[in-house]
Amino acid sequence: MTTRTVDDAEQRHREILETAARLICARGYEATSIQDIADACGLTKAGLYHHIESKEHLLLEIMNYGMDVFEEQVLTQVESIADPVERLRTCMEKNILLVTRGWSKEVTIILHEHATLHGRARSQIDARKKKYVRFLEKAITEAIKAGKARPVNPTVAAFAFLGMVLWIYKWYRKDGSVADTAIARGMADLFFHGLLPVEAR
Amino acid sequence: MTTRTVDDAEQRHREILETAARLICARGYEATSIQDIADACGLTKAGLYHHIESKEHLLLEIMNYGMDVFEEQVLTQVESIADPVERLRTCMEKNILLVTRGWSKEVTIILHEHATLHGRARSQIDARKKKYVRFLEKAITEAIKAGKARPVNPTVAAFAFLGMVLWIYKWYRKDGSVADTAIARGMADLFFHGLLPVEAR
DNA sequence: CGTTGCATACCTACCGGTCGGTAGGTTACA
DNA sequence: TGTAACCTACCGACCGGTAGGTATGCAACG
Repeated sequence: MTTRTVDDAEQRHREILETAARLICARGYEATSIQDIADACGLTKAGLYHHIESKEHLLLEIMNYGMDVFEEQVLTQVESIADPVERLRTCMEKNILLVTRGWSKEVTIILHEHATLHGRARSQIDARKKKYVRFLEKAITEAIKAGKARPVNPTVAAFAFLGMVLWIYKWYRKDGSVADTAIARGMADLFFHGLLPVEAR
Repeated sequence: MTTRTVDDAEQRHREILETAARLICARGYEATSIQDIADACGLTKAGLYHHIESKEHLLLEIMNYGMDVFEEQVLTQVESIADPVERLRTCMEKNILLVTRGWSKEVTIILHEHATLHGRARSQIDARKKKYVRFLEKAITEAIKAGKARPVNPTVAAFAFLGMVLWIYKWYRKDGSVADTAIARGMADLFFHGLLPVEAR
């Protein structure tokens, strides 16, 4: 059946993306050669080029795949939560675990290689990222309007949220002293309540 | 005079570091060739190698220089502040401006190329970074003990601080909608007071 | 049922160019 | 006369990418 072979081809393609993502995540995009990726896939360089268009387009595919995973695991899981504060809290938790668990090396690549793509490919990924920023800004604005948040600048608050959450990829180690669930709880606590006690206001 | 020529040599060396840092900051370490750097310095490749030991050692020198700048502009400026909360607040402000003003491309390179160095060079830079984390943890612990901060996990709070501050290099643009002074004020406000109003506790 | 036709998935062999790095010479100045 | 600061010319390895060939398997046709 035609569908069967198409599915096979798609799965093979995803396997290649995941293998490439593993290497690129570990060594960086520029430091990973097409030869390295081909070897890891059990292919020759020319064989790999049967499946990909170019090195840069491969990176674009990896990033789009990563954004798919992120949207599926985080955004769509929380956007239906009615209370904006609860929406932000759950979003932060899910996003932190997406980073720390390392299920998707593609996500880490999106975080690290933020200026590697050029031209249309770059714009496309940037647009998908911007959607997330807008989502956060909207939730924060909504919370402020409902009197559930202080009147802060939503853009600054959104990037504070993102900084706390996404910087984690640079320092978190599975065998570190703080468990990722504790990080998720602690970060959310800090984001919502701040460092200072109530009486210090 | 010997001192004079030594000074000249040192200044030339720093010029080369700064030129290299400009390129590496813009294109990334792996994507910047020794040839590119030599051209930008008005030298041939071999001429450049008269001044540097190797490409990786050049990166190490750039990062050490960046850490010098950071310590001079931020750490030593605030470590004498008696009140731990005020120390943290001033530190955050100075660090944010160090990133946004872009005076030192070396600092941005330290932030981005966090896993590019290997071996001893990597350990050396990591140790200097760790000193900053310890400084923040100590200030937070001090604030907690003085009853000036809630009893949060100091490590998590330190990395929340760092995430908010250092992630900025990925998104801030001079011609953006938010001024860097507003970012500094807003981030500090959020870090200390949180998103929620007092009555929501 | 056998043959033909054609696409997919891979291969070998190679392209021009660039990589980081160096040997060994020249120039200018103290 | 020595030395720092450069140069030309070159090294072997590797870069991303491709031209052109081959093995395999399936589908249509006689």
